Order: sequence, then C-alpha cells, then structure tokens
Amino acid sequence: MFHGIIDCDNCYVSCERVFRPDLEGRPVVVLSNNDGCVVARSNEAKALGIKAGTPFFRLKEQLPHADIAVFSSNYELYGELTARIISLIRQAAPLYWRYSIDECFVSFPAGYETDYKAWGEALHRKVRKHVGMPVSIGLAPTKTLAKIASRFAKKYPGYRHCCLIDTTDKRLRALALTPIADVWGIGRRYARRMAELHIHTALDLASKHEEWVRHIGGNVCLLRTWHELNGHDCIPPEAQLHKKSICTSRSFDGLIYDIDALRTHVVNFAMRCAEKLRQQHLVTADIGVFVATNPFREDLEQYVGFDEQHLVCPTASTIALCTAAGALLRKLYRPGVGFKRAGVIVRSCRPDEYLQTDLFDYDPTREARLKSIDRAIDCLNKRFGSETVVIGAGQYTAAPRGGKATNFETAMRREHKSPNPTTRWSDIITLK
DNA sequence: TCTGGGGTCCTAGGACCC
DNA sequence: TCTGGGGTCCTAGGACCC
Repeated sequence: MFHGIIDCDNCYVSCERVFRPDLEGRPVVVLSNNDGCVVARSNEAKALGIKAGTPFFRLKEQLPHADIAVFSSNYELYGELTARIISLIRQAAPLYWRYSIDECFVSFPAGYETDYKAWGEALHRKVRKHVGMPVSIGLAPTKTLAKIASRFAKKYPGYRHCCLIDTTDKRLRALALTPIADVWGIGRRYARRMAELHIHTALDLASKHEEWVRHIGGNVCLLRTWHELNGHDCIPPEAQLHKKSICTSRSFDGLIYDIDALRTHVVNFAMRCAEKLRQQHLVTADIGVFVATNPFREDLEQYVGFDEQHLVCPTASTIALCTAAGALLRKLYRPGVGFKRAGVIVRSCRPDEYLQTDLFDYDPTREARLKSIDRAIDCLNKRFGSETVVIGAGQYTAAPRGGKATNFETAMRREHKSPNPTTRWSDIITLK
C-alpha cells in the first residue's frame, strides 16, 4: 500500500480568491462565525505575523493600517468548491478517503504501479485548471509520512506542489528537517513532553527504541506514530460508515439573559441536527443540550450546563428533537445569567433502516405523521432555500410579507461575507 | 463593545453478569 | 487467621485532528 494526501493551500482564502483574482499577492484572512477569530490566512497574512485564532478585534488593534482583505466565513462556497476537488480526486485515485473539508487521503494498493511524482503533479495541474485552487500533495508509504511530504510540497516551490518520499534516504532527511510538533498526531501536550525529553525532530522520535516509546506514550497512539515515521503502515483508513455524533452550536453576538431568546436558538440548533441526521439517513437515540457563559468575562458569573435525554424510540424528527431540546433547556436555564454559547448534540447515531421501535409505547400513526412533516420540511427547504420552513419556536422575528424571517444563519454577524456565485443565481451578477 | 465549531479514538475504572 | 475468577458494557476524561 502506498499513500497520499491532497491538501488545499490556505483553503478558505484560496476559495475566496477563486472569484477575486485581484487578491493574489495581497494579505487575506477569513474569520470564524460571528466574525470572531482568524481561521485562515494567506501566506502574505502569515508573513505579517498574524497568528491563527487571533480575535478579529485584536487584529484591528495590532495592524490598523495594514491593507488586509477580510472575509466572514462562507461555508456554502467552501463546501461547493472543495466538493469539486474531491470529484477530481475520485477520478484520479483508486481509493480515496475524505479526511476534512480541505484534506483527502488516497491509497494505492500493492501492485498498483505508477509514477507517483508524475501522478501528483498532474493532479495538481488538473485541480488548478478546473477549480482554480492550489493544492499540495504528499506521497509516501504511510499516512503520517505523506503528511510530512505535503508540508515540504507546500513549503518549497521546487517540488512543484508534489513531494514524494519513497526511499529510506529521503525519509530520514525529511524526518531530520521536521520539528516534532509538526508531526501528525503530536499535539500540544505531547510536544511539550517531547521537548522535556530532548526530542526535537521527527527523527529524534523515530530513532528511539520501541520499548522507550511504549513507556513514554502511555497508550498506543504515540507508538503508532513511531511506527508510521519508520515506514510501517499502521493507521487504517477510516472504516467508519456513518457519524456517531452530530453537533450544532454557536456563540452569540452578545449575551442572552432571556429564556425565550435562548430557546429560539436552541430550537434552531435542534432543527439543524434533525436535518443533518436525515441527510445522512441516520437516527439518534440521545439528545443533549449545553449552555455556557462567556469565559472571557471573568467579572461575570460563570456557568456551564449540560443535560441529555435518552430517546426510547430513535428518531430524526424535527418536532421530536425540538421538543426534547426545549424541555432540556428549561432544566438548564438560570435566571440572571448571561449566556454566550449554546448547542445541541445528538449521540448514538445509527442508520435509519434498522430502526428499533419501543415495544410498549409505539404509536405508528404518530410516527407516520412526524415522518410526513419531516418530508414536507425537507422538500420545501430544498426547493425554496434552507429555512423557508422552520418550527414556530425557532423563529427569530415574524417574516415580512413576501420575505423570510430572520433566522439562524442571518442572525449571525457576518459583515464581510462574499457572494455565492457557485450556488445562487442571484449572486452571479454581483461578480466584479 | 469584540475571543469558532465541528469531530474521533483510547484508557481506566466502576457496574454488573454468571 | 481465611472471602474467586472471568467476562462485558458503559462512562468520564484526556488526548488528538481539521
């Protein structure tokens, strides 16, 4: 087996640049929801010293005069453009596994003979031509080494966006040049521990004895990384067929004290979870709600609450989940507390085809009604746009005549959002 | 004034079973 | 004096990823 990773360079920034080629060469940042933090930076923005996770208000303080192009996050656009890249990868690779919004693993079974370097360079050119996005490609005998290779592909133009590690010599040289903290699977904690043990590069770790690593790591995670760095393929491709949990949560623009206002949000989160479940043909057996105050406001009372309800009959019904979420919120709410964040999480998700019903409390008529309501909601929202139909308790304001109510997405602060020319006809004409 | 939102896996220890 | 042995399931907490 030989492995590869295809990674979009500065993904969100590159997506924004597809329709704004004038931004090539200029510093660009993309913000998180609510325009909170910097989540993506162009190389020029990185060169200015902007760190990932910088709060936007602090960026404005630090670099008030810098000519930075700022975007609110536009997941509709990023989802669409990355899906196009995945479809090109699917055509080019025998096996692929989408790892995140901007990364995709590929695998070549034993006996699959190809010139990997040429394969990678060709894929890069194809993505550049058909989607307009730059990707970096790393190819190696293990996934961890492929990740290291993709770092080199990104960093050094000489690789022409594709780096291949296929000999022991190349592997050892790459490991010696890779700081231990940059290795896939080494997080902040492990990195600190490694520094204490005088392990500074990937090669320092790879050269240790297996027993030493087993002793230091405490579990199999670090040991697997060690094997992978030494060229032994041992991280299996994601065998998981479906998500086990789904979460919808948001921070609010300000603090919320009122239970009705809080419930409006929570009901919307439950609605989104129900829709995500149905899209993935899943049902859930546990729904949880959490609420939290603003941890940065040390002057205010702090409170974090979580409660969960087990559902005897697993469901993906909007009404059932919204009702349960509303009831959970009533238990969690504290008068006089300013809430900054809330969320709904559904766990124990499973395919909807093997739905187990409650032996004693199963009402087929009610189930059929809930299902037909869900079908109607999905059908209308698909045809007329998401959130055309919402649950009454999830409405932010009454809908104006002929228009939509202010809702979950539009209630968020997004002062720098770009248009959606790939998914909305109305946005095409706004292109400059 | 202003600080994101999703996920996964592993392990230890307790509850419970026969 | 002295109290077994083997197994599964569940959960919380800790680590990681993007």
